[in-house]
Amino acid sequence: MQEPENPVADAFVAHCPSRGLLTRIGEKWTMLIIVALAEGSVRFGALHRRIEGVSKKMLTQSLKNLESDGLLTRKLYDEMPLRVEYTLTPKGEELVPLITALKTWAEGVVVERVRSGEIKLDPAFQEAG
Amino acid sequence: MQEPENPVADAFVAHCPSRGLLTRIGEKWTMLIIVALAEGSVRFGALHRRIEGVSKKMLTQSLKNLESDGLLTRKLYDEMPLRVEYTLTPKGEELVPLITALKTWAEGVVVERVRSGEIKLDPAFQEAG
DNA sequence: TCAACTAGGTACCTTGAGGTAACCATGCAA
DNA sequence: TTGCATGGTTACCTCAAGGTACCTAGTTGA
Repeated sequence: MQEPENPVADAFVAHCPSRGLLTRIGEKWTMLIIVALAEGSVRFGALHRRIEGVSKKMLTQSLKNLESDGLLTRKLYDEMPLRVEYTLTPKGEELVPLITALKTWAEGVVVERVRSGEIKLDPAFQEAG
Repeated sequence: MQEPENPVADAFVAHCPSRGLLTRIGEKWTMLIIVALAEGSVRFGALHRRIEGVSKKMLTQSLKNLESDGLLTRKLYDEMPLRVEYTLTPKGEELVPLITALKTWAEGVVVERVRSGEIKLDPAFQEAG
């Protein structure tokens, strides 16, 4: 509890840029985008369909942010109709196992709680189980 | 990209409760609180001092949320002055390695970028490096 | 008597994250 | 020529996350 874990960067310190990265990861759509890109390049439309509930605006904005953080790259193909593909950078790929683990953990907690009767899933979900 | 990773819970689906857990983890102070509690019980005041920049209100609120999610417990000791200790539950402890890894990753990225000259740290930080 | 420590509660306010909906340019097909 | 698909942009609006400031209540010390 007393010493910084890292001599030059420490997220416990208010102005440390690492806090910005953690904040970015915590933004509403970031984790899902990264998991969706885990296995390779994905087109905008495919992302939009995969991540249920995200608006085009927020998807665009989130992708831009991740690009400016150096976690993914955007490639525009000069075709018609337009084709745009998003791909994780090596830095972004480092995140995949970490975020996948979080997502798996969260889903595991839900599964446990459903099994124990603590919570119930949506009717739409029941049929899947 | 096509099949849900889990038969009954999938964060890609809008109404899946696992999304709520991911959202909770992403909230501004959650990750830091969990890392701060990684090594055992911590008092409110110590948390407040450790997590630079958090207000008492937000710390209280975040702790309440994590308690209602079953990730930590609050224990009030009937002493004067008041003593309250927060402790991770087993479920909360499961998160420690995952979130620690994210924090370490974020700090590592910052360290790399400082070394490469891509970014500069605050003067207050320079002396620590 | 006044201040400070303990751990909050609460009222008030601002900011911005995020949502909705419309629009754009292009090409294809009915 | 109306509609759909591509991948966005833009204006507008709302809600809640999060901040500030002040309150409690008991104890201790100057």
